[in-house]
Amino acid sequence: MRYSKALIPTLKEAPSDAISISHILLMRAGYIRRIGAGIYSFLPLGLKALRKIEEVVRGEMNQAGSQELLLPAILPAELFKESGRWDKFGDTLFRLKDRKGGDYHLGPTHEETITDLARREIHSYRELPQNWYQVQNKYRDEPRPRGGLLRGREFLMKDAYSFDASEEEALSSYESMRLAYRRIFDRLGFRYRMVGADSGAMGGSKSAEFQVLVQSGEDFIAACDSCEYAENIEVAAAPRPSTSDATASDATAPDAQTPEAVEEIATPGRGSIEAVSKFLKTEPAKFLKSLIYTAGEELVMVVVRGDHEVNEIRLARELGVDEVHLANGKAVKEATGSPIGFIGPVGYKGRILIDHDAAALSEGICGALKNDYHLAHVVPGRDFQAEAASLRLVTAGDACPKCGKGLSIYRGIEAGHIFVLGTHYSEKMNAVYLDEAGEKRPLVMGCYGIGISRLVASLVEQHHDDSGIVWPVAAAPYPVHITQMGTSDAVVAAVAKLERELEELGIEALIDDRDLRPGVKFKDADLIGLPWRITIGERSLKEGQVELKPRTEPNPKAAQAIPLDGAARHLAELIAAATNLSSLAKTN
RNA sequence: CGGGGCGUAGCUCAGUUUGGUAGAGCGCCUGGUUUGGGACCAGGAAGUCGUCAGUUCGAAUCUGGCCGCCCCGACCA
Repeated sequence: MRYSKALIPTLKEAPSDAISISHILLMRAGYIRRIGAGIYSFLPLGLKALRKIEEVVRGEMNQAGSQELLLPAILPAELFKESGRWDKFGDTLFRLKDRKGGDYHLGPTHEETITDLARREIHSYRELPQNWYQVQNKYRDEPRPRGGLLRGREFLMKDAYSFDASEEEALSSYESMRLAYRRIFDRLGFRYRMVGADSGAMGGSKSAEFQVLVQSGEDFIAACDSCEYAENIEVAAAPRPSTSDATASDATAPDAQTPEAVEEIATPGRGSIEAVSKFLKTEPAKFLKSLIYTAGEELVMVVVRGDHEVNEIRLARELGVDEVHLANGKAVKEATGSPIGFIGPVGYKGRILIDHDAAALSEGICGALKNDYHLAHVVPGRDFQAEAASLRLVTAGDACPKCGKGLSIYRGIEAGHIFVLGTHYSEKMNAVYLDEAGEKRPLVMGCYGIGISRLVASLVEQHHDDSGIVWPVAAAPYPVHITQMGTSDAVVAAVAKLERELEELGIEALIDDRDLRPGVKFKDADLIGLPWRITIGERSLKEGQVELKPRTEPNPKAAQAIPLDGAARHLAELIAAATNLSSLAKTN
């Protein structure tokens, strides 16, 4: 591709509405343009990158035995009404009416559509298993689109669905998808973790998220650096405190073994753990932090250690409800007779849950249920009764549940998610097959998604430097960027020669033949981020040489002189080596 | 949906407080000088000031409605 003919509108300055690094760089390098909130056009380079990623995904899906099909993006309401999601999806669903007033919507995901296909076309156990996928735009009216391609209202997704005769076979389908996903993320050059996730809402029995690790990620992941354990912090269970932990946290307290009687302390105007701990010159870990949550109709008090945070997902599960919310000040006052900041479990009449770590404290400080007062020497079990459970968020340094080493907390972008769905949809939609005995059984389903357009942005989040994008080979729009220096006959001829030779090897190159100053062209090359740059100019061409610089080389001046003759073959070898490396990495 | 902010040239922004008829840098066009890391000189084109209504002799500027966008939160297969 000749740059002089290409649509690559690079920008010196980023549009002010772009905040995330991938959004800024994809805009500046001329890959995408915004059309509306969460809606983007892909310009030629952006589409190239998208297609590269798509092809990696497609290749691995095919390899894993999944068959590609294409479902519609616009869907009649009936199927979602059948599954109950017409209502459940709420405002997130883009709804429309046809000229006759019939209800339609844009597909946010395609479980219903595929289940409908399956119930029509699969009749016998002899036809199982099946695994179908598509690459299709999805539409969700997100409450808050953000980060450019990271969370759009229109986005490209690869979604696959498996159909099996039994739960065991479904697990084997799931396993083959898990391996395919690992290969996909490895080949694309991601730093990622496969993490256990909250699959409860989908009615699934097993699920894993593929989280791309970046600082800007929206999700928090508890992961072990010594073993493969990783879980979304939403579901990660904090380790049960051992006795040694309890004494360790009390190490600074003299005579902690013989707790005194409860003592009331005036703490005027100090309604936060921070304020009270400063006031009493003690640490937050010695507090029994009490919070009132609403869980459906019920109000419950939750007690965690002062330095811990409540894991609301685990709390909701413990209580058997979909979600919990912190009660507002009015409700707290009504329930406890005390303002927020001074509530505590001692003397509280309602239901109390306590986190294991808080319960393990030999004594603690908590609100007195009375404005401007706290209680000291409160002993869980002696001064109040509560149901103990694991209710706190895991923190860095907590013990890994698998190997016992310290956990780290990472931020991640959920780029892929695989589920065993079970019979949730097949039962609702009567998608059944006949087994060997002639009995009707619901299909056991799995679903497997990868956000393709999100992968583009995620890669940029992970692979960039101060000058621009640094594409891994597998996703780069072109592997080679040729910078033509000047327009002398010799240079023009050398560029044409290399172009021809690369073409013969099936290697596409972006050739910057624009009549611009070198600095401009180098800046654009860095911004665009193709893996290898070849500079062809009079200077080295006199010796029959061109200059080669990998984009990963941080020093802008560090280029390696290689002979023009054989340069194409040399590049071919570099590309092949890099491609093999990434595809061979960790394919367990 | 709650809180905050923004909307002026293709992009980044000034001008709004105190109303007087629109500016800069970058980009773009023309000519010239330049040419190995975002050159320089000269000239030029380009804006319904988001939109509608109101106040006023006069509105980018004041008032109200609407629309759009961004950020934080809530929410999120």
